[in-house]
Amino acid sequence: MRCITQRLRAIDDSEKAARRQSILDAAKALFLEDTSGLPSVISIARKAGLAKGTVYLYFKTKEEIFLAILTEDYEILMVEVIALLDNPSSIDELVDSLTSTLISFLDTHPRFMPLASMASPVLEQNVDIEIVGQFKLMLAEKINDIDEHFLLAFPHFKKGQCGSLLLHTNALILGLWQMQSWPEKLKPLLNQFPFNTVVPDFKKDLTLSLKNLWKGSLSS
Amino acid sequence: MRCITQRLRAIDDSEKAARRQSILDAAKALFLEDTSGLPSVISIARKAGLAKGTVYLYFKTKEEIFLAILTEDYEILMVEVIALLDNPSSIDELVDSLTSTLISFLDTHPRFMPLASMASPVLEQNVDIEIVGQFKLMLAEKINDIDEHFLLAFPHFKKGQCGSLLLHTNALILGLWQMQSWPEKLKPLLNQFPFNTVVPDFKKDLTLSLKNLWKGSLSS
Amino acid sequence: MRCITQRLRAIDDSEKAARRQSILDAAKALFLEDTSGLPSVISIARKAGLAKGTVYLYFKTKEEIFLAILTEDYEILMVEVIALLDNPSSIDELVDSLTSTLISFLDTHPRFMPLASMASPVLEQNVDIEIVGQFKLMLAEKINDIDEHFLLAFPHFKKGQCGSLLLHTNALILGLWQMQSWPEKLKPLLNQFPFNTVVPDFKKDLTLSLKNLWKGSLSS
Amino acid sequence: MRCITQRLRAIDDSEKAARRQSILDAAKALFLEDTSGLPSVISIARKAGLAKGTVYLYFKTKEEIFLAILTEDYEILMVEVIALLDNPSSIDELVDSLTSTLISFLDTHPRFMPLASMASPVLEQNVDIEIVGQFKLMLAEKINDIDEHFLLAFPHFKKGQCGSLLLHTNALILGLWQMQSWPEKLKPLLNQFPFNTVVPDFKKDLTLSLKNLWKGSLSS
DNA sequence: CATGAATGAGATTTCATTCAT
DNA sequence: TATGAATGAAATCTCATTCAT
Repeated sequence: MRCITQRLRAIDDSEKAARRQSILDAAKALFLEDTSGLPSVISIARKAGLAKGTVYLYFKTKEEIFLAILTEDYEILMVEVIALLDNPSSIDELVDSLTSTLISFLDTHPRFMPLASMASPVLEQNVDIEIVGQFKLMLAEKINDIDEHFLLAFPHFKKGQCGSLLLHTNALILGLWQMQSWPEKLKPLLNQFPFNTVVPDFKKDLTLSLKNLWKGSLSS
Repeated sequence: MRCITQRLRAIDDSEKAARRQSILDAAKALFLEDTSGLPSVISIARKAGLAKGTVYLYFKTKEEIFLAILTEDYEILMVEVIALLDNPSSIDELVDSLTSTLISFLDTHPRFMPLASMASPVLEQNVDIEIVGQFKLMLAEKINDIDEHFLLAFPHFKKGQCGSLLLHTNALILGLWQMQSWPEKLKPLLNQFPFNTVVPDFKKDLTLSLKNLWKGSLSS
Repeated sequence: MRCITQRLRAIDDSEKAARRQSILDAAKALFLEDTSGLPSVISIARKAGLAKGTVYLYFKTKEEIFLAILTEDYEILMVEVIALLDNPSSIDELVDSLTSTLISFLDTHPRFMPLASMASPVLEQNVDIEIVGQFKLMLAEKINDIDEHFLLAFPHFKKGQCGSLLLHTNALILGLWQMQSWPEKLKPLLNQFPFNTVVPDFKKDLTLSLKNLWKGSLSS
Repeated sequence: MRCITQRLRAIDDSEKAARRQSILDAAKALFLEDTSGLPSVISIARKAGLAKGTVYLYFKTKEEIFLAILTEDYEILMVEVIALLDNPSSIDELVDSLTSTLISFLDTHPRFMPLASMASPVLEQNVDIEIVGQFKLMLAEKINDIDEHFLLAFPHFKKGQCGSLLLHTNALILGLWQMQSWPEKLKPLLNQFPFNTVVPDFKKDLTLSLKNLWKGSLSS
């Protein structure tokens, strides 16, 4: 009398991948509702329609889930950056398009910055060393990729120069975002002296800083 | 007839401050032993020779303790930076001394970077909004102070320019540190391709970036 | 420059008694606000304008405070009962006046029943054995007194008969009150079947039961 | 192949009930060791061979555990009372058998009176209002049941008369017990004047009072 | 005597993780 | 594989009581 409706177990790899993905999706949705901390495993499991224990069949720890999400996000972002280099024009235009790509990515992925700023103090602290290694390796390879693409488009630059700029770009984003992230309840204070001078306007500052960073390095 | 030993009760404000400090000291010591996460309240209490309840007389949450430590650290750092401006010379020398001051501060305060990178994703999430406000206000005021001192030493710059540079400096430090912080166990990987190109050498990179940042902005 | 206003320390016995009484008064007031449990010592101290430690100079435990209050209440009640016997009439009238005295006492001392029902399970468990002894002795003596007064007014009864009735009266009050004490939030349930039959109407039941108890015993 | 040993996990409802019961049993045992107060949750957990957290899976508060025990006890008692009515004889015999049933119940359940006297001042104060409601409802229903059984056996009485007597019986037990419960250490005092007259001898008094109560009401 | 800082036991709560079924 | 009961560490809170000043 068992219904055919839904397979209760993921037998083959594609089913497993689908289940893994449903966990990631649930985690994303919940994190988006409140980025002030990681949601609980039980809430993720329920959102995904699974039991708590099942989540642990796919991820060793809760942080591993979110490191996977962060991995996804970085991969998406990197792909978009590589795409910029396929139709190369001038350095100036590249910097502009890089900046606007970045900003629109942050707009469409509001979870990215809160998550990225958790990477080092939270996520990597509770994930198996090999997984952390894979994450770091992924980042390094993508940056390498982009560096190579960049060299194809602008052959007169040094190998590694673009990669280094990407690193600094990432650092700037992380740092600036953390400095300007104010809890909602604290926002009123922002209008008082002396905060207006001293808290960065994230997007404006980012735009300016990236221009300085890239043009300063590449125009010489 | 004054006792040299530690008083058993903190009666007046200075004694209370001293006891508060002893909690901070215990917390610092424990965090230094393992910066991968915050130590437990009970371990802090024991290290300070106090009962668990006593710790909660002085701090509402564990995170409040560490935000206080971070506040201390930022204040120390800012004082050192202000001191640089008392004997002004050239901008170039200032940037050099700023960089070396910063790097030696990080060397003598190994807890600073791990703690600072927890500020936004961890500490501020579990501290009363007013305390977070005080922390942010303190930072803003210090930056303002430095900006004013800077203007006295170099009157031809714009008000706020130095403050903005400090913000970006802080952002760079935070971002670069988070990107280069590798768990001890992962260090072997660092020597493999392609990480050598792609993981920043913190101090070298910081030195270069700060030079670019400050000189690019101030020399024009 | 010290003002004469209020003596800070209770030097002689009358001052001590006054301070003790101010603690009792504060405790009464607070208990009246919420009879669902004993108020905290700190709240009593604040209400009395004293420091927490001072309360412990006058009472060894919190429960001792409330046993003292209960003692006061029983003494007041017993005095009222004795007064009834000063103008003796018939047994019937005595029972009636006893009942109405009792009910008006409960009306004017709304703390009495909640407190009396704590005596055995709460108060006596955390008070020095001697103090508990004094409390029990006081009750026994008062009952004895009343018994003697009763014998003067109605000489044809047996010694101890009235005392025994008082005991049963007290037992009935305690038991009936505990059975009919419903938390405010539960009151709606009272109107549903089958509670209406089964939860006693305190005053009506008490009146009837006392009549039965006393007249049954004394009219034979 | 069924294991005889206790299962490690309570999967189905009967196993959950068994685990719940094991917590109740542990709590009973500990309370019996010292009825002057409720044992700590951790001690109950350890006695039951469970983790503290597990206890909280089954009961929301410590008081809920003991209200459940009291519920059990009342149910047992009520069943025994109903059984008396299955072989009805005369009212006189009923009252005698009721009394002896009651007294032997108190002898075999020494925790009952201390616990029952905590119901209103302690247990009901820290248990969810719905649970308290269930407890009260159970009592009311059992009393109703008994009343109906009584009517079958003795049809010439009024509906509710027996229920009312049960209420008063319960009140008498509660009240008398609380008045005669003397801490062990205070027992020596009992032999001194004037306590001997004035402290009820629980069993004797109860027997007499019940006779009066029931016969007075039912014989008319 | 008076004070209130310090203590420490204990109740809850939360929740990541484990593991018997 | 999937489940969810069980675990147990830790945070927080409350609060009666003690005791140095």
